[in-house]
Amino acid sequence: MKVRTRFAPSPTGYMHIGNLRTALYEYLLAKSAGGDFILRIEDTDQKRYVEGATEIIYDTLKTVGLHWDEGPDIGGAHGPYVQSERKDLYAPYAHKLVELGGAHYCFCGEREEQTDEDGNEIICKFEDPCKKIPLEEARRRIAAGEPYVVRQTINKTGKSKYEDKVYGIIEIDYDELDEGVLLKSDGFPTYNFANVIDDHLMGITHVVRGNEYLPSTPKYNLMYDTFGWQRPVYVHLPTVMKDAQHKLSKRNGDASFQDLVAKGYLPEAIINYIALLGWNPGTEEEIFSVSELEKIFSVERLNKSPAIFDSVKLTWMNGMYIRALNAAEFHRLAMPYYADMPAGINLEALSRVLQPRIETLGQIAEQTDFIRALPEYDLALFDNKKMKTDAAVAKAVLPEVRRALAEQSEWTNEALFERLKALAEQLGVKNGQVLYPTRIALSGKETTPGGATELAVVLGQAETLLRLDKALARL
RNA sequence: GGUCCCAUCGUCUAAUGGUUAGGACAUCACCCUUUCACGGUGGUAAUAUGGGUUCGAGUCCCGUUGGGAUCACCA
Repeated sequence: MKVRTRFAPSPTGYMHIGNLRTALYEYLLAKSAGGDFILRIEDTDQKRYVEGATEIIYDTLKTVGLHWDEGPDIGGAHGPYVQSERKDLYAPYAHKLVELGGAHYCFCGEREEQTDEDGNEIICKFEDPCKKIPLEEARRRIAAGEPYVVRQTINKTGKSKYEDKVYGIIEIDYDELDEGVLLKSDGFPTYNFANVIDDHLMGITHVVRGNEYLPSTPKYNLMYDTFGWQRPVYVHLPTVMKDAQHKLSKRNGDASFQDLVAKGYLPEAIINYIALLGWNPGTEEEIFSVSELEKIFSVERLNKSPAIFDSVKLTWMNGMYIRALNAAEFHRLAMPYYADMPAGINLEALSRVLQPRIETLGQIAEQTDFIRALPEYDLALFDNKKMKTDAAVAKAVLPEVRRALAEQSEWTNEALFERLKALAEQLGVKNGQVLYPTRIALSGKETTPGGATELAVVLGQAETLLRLDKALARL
């Protein structure tokens, strides 16, 4: 049988990392078996719907390369793929389930809590008095327009048992299971009902989801069994944590996929990193594209303990991806960050020095601040023991540097480096005693992306001479 | 609280019941060097805890501790 998985997010805002990882594993599970990956939007809770959230889901999946075979926008043989458009389809199944004895009508109302003759509190989900209402009477009340919900009926004796691909055999007493609402009074199904109906109707073979569903899965199995449907294969995933105590969540403003991209992380690096959060290939390699992952992914290597999202390692990995980019591609990605760069700056040269030095595109700003405006710097910056330089050396050497560079016609790193090396030899000083003061004069910073001659190339001849003059005026 | 789940370096993780417990990030040292990076070499660092089972336990069993999840007309 062809493997079919689905990603079924609810459109409630930004796409967070845990969600994306779930989508990735669902995609990889399907693709590694030559199966289909389906996208379904679960919007049965109209109160939580966020405008534009569906588009974010589409965009995110597309930019990381998780292409769905069926979905709201492209259709498919099992549509529609948005639950609100499937609304009318659920009620008949709910009524059918009542007939089969797997559910009952409940008229308790929103409050859910009532008191019996002895004054004891009755909570429907534990022991629903409505279960005792004869079916005929219930149907009469519904026909008369009385509001109702369909509530799952659970025989509270015995143990439920199922196998999860990650966690193994899970056993839970039926007594622990609540008789939850399946069909709400507004006619919409709850997640608990809709996911079962939709997964079955859409032919989903493997249900992949967060492990928070581990305890409620027996309730879904009860429904599959009552309907006489085959249960899917379950793959529950461990949680992605922010730290040892807290789950990564969008509520407390933890990084979403969009946030990371905005900070200058590459989608390829993000997806690579999260693929390894809870799964490993069994080898020591760790740089993988999505298409490589499709070939080597296996559920057996999924981990069951929670993993902490480590942005430090993500940053390292992003640096690996940045360095692996070809120069033209890096330059194209860096361009937006050069928007406020002054005229005359050699941007290609700037990209060349930046590429091996940054780990996120967002670091471009701090790396290039001295280009926009030469900082006010202390003359003590010219001091460097290892290079044997100080302000006095700078004062002696810089006029010669200025003269040499003013005459220079070929403005490339190689030519400038050779020229200044020759100058050092001619002056009888170490290379560093020429290069170090020059770099300080050009940047006003202790550390810079690239050396003196590389900065000169980036700044251009005119600006280079101007900055040397400024330094000389102060020395 | 009931129930379910989890537990190897700081972090992500590897290890047919038999390895000096391996790798990566981070960190430290050194090398390279035109500052800083990149790159290279090396170091520090882990089986939560107590009992079993076994010739032998990170691995199997039980307890303890710690952590997480769940108990909505949310998903």
